[in-house]
Order: sequence, then structure tokens, then C-alpha cells
Amino acid sequence: MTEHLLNHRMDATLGLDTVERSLREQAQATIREAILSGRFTAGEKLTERQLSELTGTSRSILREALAHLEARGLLIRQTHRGYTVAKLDARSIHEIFELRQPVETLAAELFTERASDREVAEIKAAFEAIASSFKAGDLRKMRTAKEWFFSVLFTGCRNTEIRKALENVFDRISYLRIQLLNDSERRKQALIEMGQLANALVARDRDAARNASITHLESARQALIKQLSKSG
Amino acid sequence: MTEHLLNHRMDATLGLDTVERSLREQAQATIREAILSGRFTAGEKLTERQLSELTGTSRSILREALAHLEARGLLIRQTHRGYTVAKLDARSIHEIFELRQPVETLAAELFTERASDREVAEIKAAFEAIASSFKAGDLRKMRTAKEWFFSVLFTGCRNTEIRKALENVFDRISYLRIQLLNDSERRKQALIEMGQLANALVARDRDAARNASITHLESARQALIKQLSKSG
DNA sequence: TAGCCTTATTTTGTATACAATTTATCCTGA
DNA sequence: TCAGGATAAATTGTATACAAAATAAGGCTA
Repeated sequence: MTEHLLNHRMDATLGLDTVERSLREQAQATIREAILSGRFTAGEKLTERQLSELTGTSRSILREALAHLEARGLLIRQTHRGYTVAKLDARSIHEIFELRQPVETLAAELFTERASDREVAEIKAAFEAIASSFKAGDLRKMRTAKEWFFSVLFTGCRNTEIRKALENVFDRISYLRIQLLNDSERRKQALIEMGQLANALVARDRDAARNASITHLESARQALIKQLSKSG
Repeated sequence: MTEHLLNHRMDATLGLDTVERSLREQAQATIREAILSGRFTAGEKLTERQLSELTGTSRSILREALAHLEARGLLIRQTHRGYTVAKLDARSIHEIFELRQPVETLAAELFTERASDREVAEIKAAFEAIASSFKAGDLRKMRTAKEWFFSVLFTGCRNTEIRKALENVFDRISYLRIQLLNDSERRKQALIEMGQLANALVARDRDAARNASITHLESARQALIKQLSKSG
């Protein structure tokens, strides 16, 4: 598979194709991306005027998008006081991982049984994309490749509910993961663990996938908490 | 604990106290309640005018509420075609239970270790409320009591993420459960199973809670699928 | 009478205007 | 200098108005 085709496939999986969407969906995506990419920091207050400029839409649209993102836990609303980017403390992270542990492990197990051959191939390609962006030191691409990897994983487990639950959680911890990518030691460790998970998934080995998932989650949890205690 | 005080506690737990909320939150709650209570049927189309009359608010507020409920999976939106009440087919139910199984079981396990004594007492009271409304044949009250029971369970497990994930799922299957309450055989079965779960929770017996949760979930799943095949 | 095209009505998409509340500014007095 | 408070600016809460799209209705032709 050439680099070009691979990127194309990745874009399709992540829903990045240029399709006509309502202004609300566009605005939603724009704000979400701004948060995930770290352009807005956790706890930061977002004024409607600022967002209106960012998205180029009027407040009607904007407020619908905000209500949606609030429901997904990405934003916090206080009456008469506007929206702020959701902030995670150590406790929230603990809770998130307590939920992720059984769900994500289940997703990995189900993937080994239900994924199509194409999805297995994609998992492999996604991991290779992660590895190559790691070698190249391209953090932006590494984030995208990681999103691709998990997107395929959550699709291949053939359970929309699991997918939605995990996507929400992923969104909320994403900006923390970005900071983690700056830690080269952690990056190396994550790459190894994801390699094990990817191998198990490709081999359709349920038990190995389960173990790799548990290991990866525990390791990620510790890294995040460590990161949090450093950056406040 | 008198009947009066118990109801008061129940209202507090379910957030039914009369507190000042923004119009949007009120509208949201009104629409949600209309769906959960079965006033709107699954798949039904909801026009904004109709909802505007129901909630007494203007469309600005309404559409924010709708965006929120859509994000929670209770409503489906089609561009230029409005909102419909989310509909569950057999596959969706299967997926939901696949997610619920590990998460809800975990919630029950955590409850036995983390709940306060007051919450344990509440679980007991909630189950008694279910049992008494069952004897009285009061279906409306039975639904409220059941919501109370699970609300306490999800609070007592001390994990907001689990609580949110499960509340969402509960909302979406609630109108199916209402239909189930009409089945007296199923009602009796459910009461027995919840009794076992309640006992385990009150005794803070982790293993027993785990088993009771698994049993209850499997039984509920089968009943729902059976119900669905009957009603279409 | 059935099918299709045109028109009318309803419904949704979007933007703007005004009111209520909060936040910022700056002035006064001790 | 600083605390307090009155006033001004900014921001959010709410309602309404207009445009675009979809649905329904009606009539025409075969």
C-alpha cells in the first residue's frame, strides 16, 4: 500500500473527507478539533464571540454546537457564566480508566473475533504509521495515526455503543495525551505496548489482545497521572 | 423511615426538587421525561412547533435542548428533516447489553466497597419501594422506584464516568422497560432478581453482587429481545 | 383513475435584536 | 493605598424574523 493510498484510507476512516455538512456540524467539528489539538487549554473560558469568529457562524448555530459538546463532556456550562473547556483532575482520570479498562479490553477481544480482514490490515497499517511517524519525530502525524488505530479498533469490534462510549472518553483525555507525546521515554514505551496490541489483533489472538490491552491501559494511566502531577 | 420522608429522599436523589434552572435545562428535562414515560413513541417524528408548545419555550432554547439530547443518543437528527425519537432494534439492544454487562457489574462491585452507610440504607429503601409498588400494582411508581434504585447504585460506586455512561444507556432503553412492566410474569422475575442484587449490595458482598448483576442483566436482555420481537 | 408536475404550506436552517446578568472600570472616601 | 460601590462594558439568555428546504395538496394529462 503506498503512502498516498494509506493516507486516503486514513482520512476516510476518520471522517475527514470533504462532505457537505450543516453549519452546526462544521462548527462542532471545528471547536472539537481546537480542543483536541490543544489550541484551547483545559479550564479555559470560551466566549461566544471568540468562537463565533473561529467558526464563522452566528450564535444560534454556535450554541447548538456548544450544547452538543457539553453533553459529550468536552465542555462545562455554568448558567450566566458561559462555557469552559472540561478539566480533568487526578480523580477524573482514575474514574475514566476504571471505566476504560473493562470496556476497551472487551473491544480488543471482540475485534479479534469480528473484524474483517480489511480492518485487520488497516490495524497493521495504522500501527506502521504510528511507528514511522515516531521515527520521523512527527508528533502531529503520530496523534492522527493513533486516532486512526483506535478508530479502526472501535469499528472492528462491531459495537456502536462501545465505540461511542470510548470515543467520548478519548476526546476528553486527548489533550493530555498530546502533552505525553512530548515525553520521549513515554513515547517509546507506548510504541512497544501498542505494537504488542497490534500484533495480537492482527493474529486474532483473543487472550493476547486482552493482556496487551490491560498492560497498555495500566501503563497509560500511570503516565497520565504522573504527567498531571507535573503540569498541575 | 416514614413514607413521606422516603419520598422526599427519593426526589432529592433523582433531582426532582424544584430548583431554579435555565429554560434550556427545563425544556430538556420535559422532553426527556416525555420520551422516557412513553408519551413519545420510538421512531416518532418530533416537530419543533409541537415541542415548543410542550415546553413553552422559543425555538432557540428548544434547539439547544434538542442538540443536547441528540448527543446523548435519545434523539436522531436528519439534516433538513428534523428530529425523531431514537429507535432500538434487536442489534442495538444486543450492543447495549454487551456494554452494560461489564460496566454495570463493575458498578455493583464497587458499590459494595465504596458506598456510604446512608447509600446502603437507601438501596434497601429503594428496593422496598419497588416491592411495595409491585404489590400495589402501581406501575408508574414502580418505574420511579427503579430509577431511584439504580441512581443510588451508580452514585454509590463513586465513579462519575460509569454513572454517566450507564445513565445514558438507561435512558435509551427506558421506554422498552415500560412495556416490560406490563408483563406480570417478567415483573415478578425482575423483582426476585433485584432482591438478590439488593441483598448483596446491602451485605456489601462483592462476589454475590457480581453474580446477581450478571444474572439480572442476562435475564433483562432476553426479556427485552422477546418483547421487541412481539411489538416490532 | 393513476401518475406526474406545479404550487402552497409546513418545517427547518440561519441570522439578528433585545433583555438580563455578570464582569470590568473607575471614582469616592476613609 | 485600599475598600467599597456606582457605573459602564461585555457576555449570556431569550425571542423573533427571514431564507431555504422538504412535505403536502391540488390539478392536469394520459
